[in-house]
This record gives sequence, C-alpha cells and structure tokens, in this order.
Amino acid sequence: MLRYPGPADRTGSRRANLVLLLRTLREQGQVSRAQLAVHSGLSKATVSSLVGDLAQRGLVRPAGTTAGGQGRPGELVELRPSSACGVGLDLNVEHVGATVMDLTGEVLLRRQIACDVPASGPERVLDLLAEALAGVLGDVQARGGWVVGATVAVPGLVDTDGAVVRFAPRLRWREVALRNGLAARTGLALDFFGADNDANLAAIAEHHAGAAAGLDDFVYLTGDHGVGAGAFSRGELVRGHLGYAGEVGHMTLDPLGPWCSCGRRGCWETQVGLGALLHACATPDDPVRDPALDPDSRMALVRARAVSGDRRTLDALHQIGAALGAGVAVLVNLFNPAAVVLGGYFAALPEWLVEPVRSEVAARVLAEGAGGATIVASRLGFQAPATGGAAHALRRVLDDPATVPIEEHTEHTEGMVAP
Amino acid sequence: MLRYPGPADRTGSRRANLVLLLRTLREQGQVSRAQLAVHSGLSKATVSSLVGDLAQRGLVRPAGTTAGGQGRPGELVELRPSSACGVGLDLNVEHVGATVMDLTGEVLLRRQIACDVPASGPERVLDLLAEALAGVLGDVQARGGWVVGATVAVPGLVDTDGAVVRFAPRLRWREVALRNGLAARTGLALDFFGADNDANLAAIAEHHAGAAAGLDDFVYLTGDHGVGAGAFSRGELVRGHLGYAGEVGHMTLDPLGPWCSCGRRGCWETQVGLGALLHACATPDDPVRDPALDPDSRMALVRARAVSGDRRTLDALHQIGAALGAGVAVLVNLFNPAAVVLGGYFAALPEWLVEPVRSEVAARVLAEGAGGATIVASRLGFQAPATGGAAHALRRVLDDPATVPIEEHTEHTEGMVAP
DNA sequence: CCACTTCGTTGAGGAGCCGATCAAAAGTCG
DNA sequence: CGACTTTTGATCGGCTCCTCAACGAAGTGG
Repeated sequence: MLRYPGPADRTGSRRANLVLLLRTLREQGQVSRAQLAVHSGLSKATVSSLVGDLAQRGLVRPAGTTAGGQGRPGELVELRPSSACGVGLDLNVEHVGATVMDLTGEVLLRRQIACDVPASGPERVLDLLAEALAGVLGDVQARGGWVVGATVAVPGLVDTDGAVVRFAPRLRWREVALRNGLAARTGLALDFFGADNDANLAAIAEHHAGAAAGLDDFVYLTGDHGVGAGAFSRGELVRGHLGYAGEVGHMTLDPLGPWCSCGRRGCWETQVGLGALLHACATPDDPVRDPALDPDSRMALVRARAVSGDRRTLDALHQIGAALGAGVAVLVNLFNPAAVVLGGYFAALPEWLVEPVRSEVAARVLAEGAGGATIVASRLGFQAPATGGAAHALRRVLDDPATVPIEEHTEHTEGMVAP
Repeated sequence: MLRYPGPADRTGSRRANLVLLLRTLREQGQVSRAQLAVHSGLSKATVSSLVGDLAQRGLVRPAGTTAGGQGRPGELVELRPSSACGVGLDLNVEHVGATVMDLTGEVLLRRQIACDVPASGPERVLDLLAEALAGVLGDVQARGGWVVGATVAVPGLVDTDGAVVRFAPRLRWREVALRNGLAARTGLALDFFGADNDANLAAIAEHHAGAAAGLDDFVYLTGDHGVGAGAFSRGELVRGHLGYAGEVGHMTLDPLGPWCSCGRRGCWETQVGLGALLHACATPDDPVRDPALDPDSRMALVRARAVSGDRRTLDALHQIGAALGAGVAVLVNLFNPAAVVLGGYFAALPEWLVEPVRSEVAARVLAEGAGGATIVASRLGFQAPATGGAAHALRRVLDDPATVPIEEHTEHTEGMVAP
C-alpha cells in the first residue's frame, strides 16, 4: 500500500518540468522556447527559466534561429551532444565491452575487449570491465563530456538493485558482487554502477530508439543459447518481486520435449535456442557449430545458406520459427503487447523467422488479430543490451536533470539567461 | 516516449499531499495531525491545512483524542465512514450484483439479482444492472454518503477505457456498449462508469485488502469454467496494449492435450477449469454436475467429499493441482511475483490444491526458492471481482480528493480548520 | 502551582508557476 | 522606405503552496 512512500517533494514540479523539456528536446531536436512552451503546456516565462537552468548545467546549447515565418525569429535550443553520457557495459561469453550514449540518444563510441569470460573467473573479468570503462571515461572527457553512470548487462539473474549477480550459468557466475567490485577498482561511487539482465536492457534500448520506440507495452526476446525476455508494461519494465521476471527460457511448453540443461524436459529454449537451431540445420562436424566462432559469423554463415536456398537450413528455420511462435503466443496472451521484438540471433534471420512466428501467434492468441501485436525483428541485434545499459545509466539525468551540478559552461551559454 | 504527456500540473503537490494523507489514514485508522506530519514527512502547518481541506470535503472527521502520554493530547482524525463510496457491479452467468465500498475500505452492502445472463441478452441485463445500481445508490444516500463511480466486472475482454465489452463468451456477449447503455439508463455521466476484466478487478481487491495486501508484484488467478489472470507489477495492473493482458486460459501447455472450446488443443483451462475438475471427480450423472447449481453449492459438495476422504475426489484434486502448478510455474517465471493468489473455485479448496501447486512450482521455476513466490488462496473468493470493482471506482477519490466538492459538512467538522 | 512536554495554529518567507507587459527582431504593405 | 503586424523572449507582480519559527493550548509530574 505504499504507493506514495515519501512526502510529496516540494521541488517536484520543477524537476518534472525540467524532465518534460528534456524529453521534448530529445524528440524534437532543435526547438525554440516558444515552441517548447506550446508543446509542453508551460508558460513562456517558465520555459525561459527552465531553459536557462538546463543551460547552466551544460545540458542544452543555442542552435541558431528559426528561418522564415513572420515575426521575430525564435532562438533554437538543442541538447548539447557529448555532454552528459551514460555507459553500458557488456558481459558476454567471449568478450566484454563498453558503449557510450549521450543525451541525444546518439551512441558515441563502443569498445570491446576479447576475453574468455567463463574461463577467466569474475575477478579477472571485473578488471577488464574496469579497464574498458576507464578507457571510455577518458574518451568522453576528451570530448568535453562526462559520464553519469554505468550499467552492466548480465546474461543471468541480477538482484533488484543491481548490486549482485545471483546466477549467470553461461558465465559460470554465482553470487558475484559486481557493484562493489567495480567501485573498488575504479574509485567511483557505488551508485555510479548498476546492473541488469541483458534482456531487460535490450528491451530498454529497443524502447528508446529501436523497433519498439514509443511503445508502452511490448516484449523483447533475446535469442542466444538461452532465451530471455524483457517486458514493458505502461512504459516501464516488468521486473517482478526480486527482479527475476522474464525468465521465459524454461517455460515447459511440451511435457514430452527434449531434455534441457536445467534438468527438466520441454523447456522452450531446447526448442528455439541457438543450440536447437544449430542442431537442426547443421551436422555435428559443420563449421557453423565450431564453438570458437562468434555469433555474428555464425549467423552470417546460416544466413548465406538460407539465401542460397539450402533446403536443410530452410526447414530448420521454419521449424524453429514455429516453435518460437508457440512460445510467443503465450507471451502475447499474457502481456497483450503492441509488439514482440525478436532480438539476439533471431534478429539476424528475420526473413525466415518472423513469418512463421506471426502465423503461429495469429492461430494461438485468443484476442482478435493477436490483440494488436505485431512481430518485428530487433534493429540493434547483439548490441542491444549494451546500448540499453547506456540508456539506463542516462536515466539518472533524464529523470532528474537537477542532479547535474551548475558549473561554468560559458562558451556554450552565451545569451542564455540564468533563472 | 510520452512518459510525461501533459505539463507538470502546478497544483500537483497539493493533490499528491492530499492523497498521501488519505492513504495514511486508510492504513492507520485514527491518527492525530502530529502523527500524520511525522508519518508523511510534511510539516505540521501543511498537515493542518490539508486535514482542514479534507474535512471540508466531508472525507474525514474528528475521532476523539489520544490517551495517555505527556503533553497536550492529539486530536485524532479518521476517514469518515459511509461518505464517498465506490460501487462494483458483478456480471455473472446466473446473477448480477452490486457491491458498495466506502473510503475506509469497508464493504457496506451487497445486492444480487438472479438472472440467466446469457439467455436474457445484453439489453435486459443492462436494465438489471441499472436497477441494482439505483438500489444501492439509494441505500448509500440514506446513510449520508454518495457514490463517486461504478465499475463493472466482466468475465471477458474489455477495451482499454472500459467502455465496451469486446468479447465475453460465457455471457454470449460481443461488442456491447456497456458504458453508454448504463449512462443512458441511469442518467449519470459517462465517466461515472468503468468496466474491466473480472480477473483484473479481483486482483485489485486482493491487493487492496486480501491475500496480496501491500504486495507490488503478484498474480491473481481466477478459476471458473475458464481461467484468467490479473497481474500486478510495481503496484499497478499489467493491462497490455489494448487491455487484453492476462488471458492465460488458452496458453498451450501440452500440444497433445485435450481439445478446447476455442478449437485448439492443450489449453490450460481444459486441464484446470471447472469443467476439468468436475469431469475428473464426478460421473456425468453426479448431482455436482447439475448446471442449475450455483458455484458455491458445487464447491461445498466437492469440499464435503474431499473432507470425508473420498478417493476419487482427492485424486482429482491432486491431478488438477499438479496441472495448475505447471501453468503457475510459467507465470512465476515470467512475472516473478511475490505471491500467486488462487481465486475463484480454487479458493474454495485450498487444503488440496495449494500444496500440489507449490511443489510443482518449486520444481519448475529457475530462480531459487521459486523466486520468492508464495502460493496462497484468495480470501475473497467469488466476491473478489465485485469488491475490486468498488475499490477501483473509489480510486477516483483516493487519487484526487480534490474532485470531491467542498460543501457543508458542519455537523462533522466542528473544530476543524479551514485552510 | 509551576515547570515540562506535546499539539495545533499562526505568520513570515521562499520556491515556483502564470498572466500581463514590453522591447526586440523580423516580415508586410501602402 | 517607413509604419504596422507578428512573433519571440525577458521581466514583473501576483498567486498557490510549502516550510520554519514562534506561540498559545492542554495535558502530566513534582
């Protein structure tokens, strides 16, 4: 019953209005104060004051004037690129990576460090993560920006507040104190760091500027050896009681199905995981099944065969697509999403997977027209989790611009009024 | 991307604080202004002003003084019973009903009108609903209260804004303009009326004062001929894009399972619906399967047999419980709820159903300890949907007490200060 | 009876928004 | 070309609503 836990913050309206302008600027690009006033419903006086505030914090800058039209031209304002940035840290089986996004939503840079993560053990991997982070911190500073936080995308269960990795079978991690480890290695504050499930962060990325942009209700599916889901409801992630929501890989869809590594039978990921795909479309000695190969190259190989019309590959994809659709239908019945975004390896083969999924869903969902759900492929592919991590880290600023200290940004704020 | 669609409401802090006090009063019962100030984090001055405001609207009243303790005794304040009320309207196969709840969460009265709903057709049923509503409106007025809204619990798909019943197979309804029909019959405003899926409203009821009280993340399961779910995430219902979320009854859990009335095989409700239970525990000529019998009596019969140790009944319940657990495990993996509340007929037989569900879930959920999910029976049983409808209608006041006009409530407001 | 404590009200002050007003910087038109 | 119109953005007074500090009120304990 604690919907409103704290006292209603008295400076809350100021913050909410700063957020409102920031969001408008991110959507519209360059806007004059007068346009901001109309779009936001605030008075011109208030908008002037708010824009001055944002300028003092270095978050916006002048951007010329409006052309044409009668009357005095407006002074355009835009988000300052390469100012406040968020970092998404990647934790994969064969590499770690860092992705930087700025306020405008632009991805500024990506770094990767190859590493056999399961073999190296958590301590060594945290060293590498800290190294990747330090690298991009330097790059961002060189561009005149600063980093407000970093979020790690973990292929496994992470506790609610993002401090500890509970269980990540693919990495062979269990109870790893991620946040403490990174804070100790970098000397940065604890609350600089967060962590979340890779499917959740990928969903954030698609929501931010991908296949689910602007959708309040959708489901993202990540496809790798395992299968995970990130679900948005009302524009927010469904996280669950302890943050473990979206564990779709081990739904039992067929009581008589194949055995799963988790010890049970008929788990969805035995039917649609990368293992199932490779098993269906390649013989054991096929180069596609070489474990040393990275996902992108594998998918390129499978793709090439599908394009060339290889019967075995096409049959395999159709079979996987149908099994995928059976599970997606469950998700659609449960969440009634506006879209289901197929990510991970699924996104590399949309021409052969999307259609079978679509028809299976149409046949299995109770609500007419699949309840309005469209099936689409991710636009961000394997980069979605890290991108989402960066977007998530940026939320600190986007949700409360007042956390950015007021400092000197004179070279960018000429002619902008202090409140 | 429209998280903040409107301008930040400038009077928002006032409203938020009124809501804060109202919620505190609902939880704590009788509280002094000083205690309210401490609990809410607001200043004593503000609390005095807000309480005066609520008193003028007739929502709170004096309730004596604090006993014992040093210093000046506090003047207790409490929510005024039988003041603002919400109505939940029930739409079942064999009756329609009305339930009234007041601000304190107390159910003031219930009315039922027997009626063969599928046979009567929507027009006749809307007449009866309007009649039931008119009856309780009178009763409430006689107690010095007033009704702020009514929400209809529909066993089927309702559109997002609660105006139209899209599809309710059990009622044989399709595209029924519920809101318009009720507004026309009663002369009340359109926005007086709402409608929602019965599982959603039952979940609201359990969240409000039932088995899921205070839980932000839980799933409610309704059990009747069909099976439906209402899921809470972050303290809010998961409704989905068009409001059709929670349609769990037709999840395909066994590709080779029995045929369902929807034309497919292996739907969950063929395994755990009331039909499956009766089929498993009674021969065709068993009186329990008499369609004229109401759900309560049926369950009483089955219950009596289970208590007496009837082997066939016990076997049937164990089989149903296991099948129920298989589906609940899917929900737990997806939503990671703090609790799964078994409602409808399941709630009438908890001694035999809860344990099989619990063990099945423990075996099938990936996260340790079922991700913290407990399995509990509903406390409200078949009354949950109507109760939730009333609670939902009350949200209008609880979310914005300022919608209640300031009128004369002098007999109750002596000594209470105007702002 | 008098300190002491706690409660609720009052008044001054500040944060923040809005409407009105005004100067500035264009186009438009006679 | 100069006056008029239009639009922008800053400024000012006023309003709402919160907080802090001070104060009288109403009890208890010595």
